[in-house]
Amino acid sequence: MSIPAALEKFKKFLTQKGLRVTNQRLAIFDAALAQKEHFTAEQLLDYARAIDDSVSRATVYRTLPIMTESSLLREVDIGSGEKYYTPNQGGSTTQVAHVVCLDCDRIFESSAPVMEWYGSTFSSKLNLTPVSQRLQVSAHCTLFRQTGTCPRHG
Amino acid sequence: MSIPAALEKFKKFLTQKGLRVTNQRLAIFDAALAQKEHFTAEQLLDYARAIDDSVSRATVYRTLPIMTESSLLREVDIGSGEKYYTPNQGGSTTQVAHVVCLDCDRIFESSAPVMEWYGSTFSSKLNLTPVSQRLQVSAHCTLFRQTGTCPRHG
DNA sequence: CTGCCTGCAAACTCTTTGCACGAAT
DNA sequence: ATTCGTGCAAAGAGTTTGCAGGCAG
Repeated sequence: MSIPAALEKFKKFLTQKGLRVTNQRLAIFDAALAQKEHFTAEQLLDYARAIDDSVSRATVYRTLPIMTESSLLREVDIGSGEKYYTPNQGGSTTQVAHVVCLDCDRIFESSAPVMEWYGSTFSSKLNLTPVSQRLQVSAHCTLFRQTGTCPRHG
Repeated sequence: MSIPAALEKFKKFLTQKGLRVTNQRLAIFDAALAQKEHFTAEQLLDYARAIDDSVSRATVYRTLPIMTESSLLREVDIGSGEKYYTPNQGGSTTQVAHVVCLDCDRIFESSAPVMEWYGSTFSSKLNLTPVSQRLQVSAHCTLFRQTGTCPRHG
C-alpha cells in the first residue's frame, strides 16, 4: 500500500470513528509511515516533531493505538520494557515471527504461517479460541561475535 | 526435581557464585517453589512474607534473577506490564509455548520443540545464532464466552 | 571482622490521565 | 457553537538503586 493510499485510509478511519483529522495526527502519521525500521514511541515523537514541533508525547501515545487499530501500524512487544511499532505495509493479517538481534538491537521479521496452526491446536485442546500468537527468537549476531564488527551495526 | 533437591541446587548455586545463603533468600525460594501456577513478583512477596515477614520487595526483585539464572524458575513475559515466573520443575532446556487466556488471565504451557527448529532456520538465514525463542498464543475462553462462567474462573 | 545483604524510600522508565485551553467540524 | 483534541505536568505501575545498618562466612 502506498503512503498516499494509507493516508486516505487513515483519514477515512478517523472520520468513520467520529475522530478529528488534526495536524498533529497527520504529522504522526507521516513520521510513522516514513520509517523503514521498527521504532519506539519516543523515537516517533522526535520524528513527528521534526514535521510539526507542536506534537506532544501525550498525543503520540494517544495516536499509536488508533494507528494500530486501523492496521496502519503493527505493535511489536519484544519484552524489553518499551513497545516497538512498524508500518504494516503488507496489508494486515499475515502472521509474522520476530528475530531480535541481541547485539544489533534490530528486529527482523519473517512470515510464519505455522503459528496459526499452533494457536489453533493448543487452544482447542484447552477449549480456548485463539486471538493472536507471536513467535520471537532472540539471537546473537554471528559476524559481530567473531569479528567485533557487523555491517548492520550503526 | 523434588523441592529438597532443588533447595540443594539453590544453595550450591549461591555458594559457587560467592553469594550468601540468607534467611530471606531461603524464604523466597520456599515461597516460589511451592507455587503451582504462574506468579508475579508482588505475589511472591506476599507468599515469602508469610514465611518470613522480614522479606522486602527489593530482595524479592534481587532474588528473582538469581533463581532464574540457576534454572529454578522460568521467567514468562506475556507483554502485560509485569513479568510472571513459574518453577522450572522439568529441569531446564525444554522449549515451552504459552497460551494466555484473555478471560481467565491464566497461563497454560505446552511443549513446542518446533520452536527450536524455527529459531535455527530463521537465524541462520540472517547469520545469527539463536539464543532463545518464545511462542505465545492469546485466546478467549470458549466456555466463558458462551455461558458467562468457566470452571477455571476464580 | 569483613564485606556482602538487607530494608527503606527515593529514583527510574515507560505510559496514562486530569485539566484548562485551543482547534476541527 | 459544540465538542473533541491538545500540551503540560502530575500520576501510575512495575522495577531498580543508593544508603546506612545487619548478618553470613
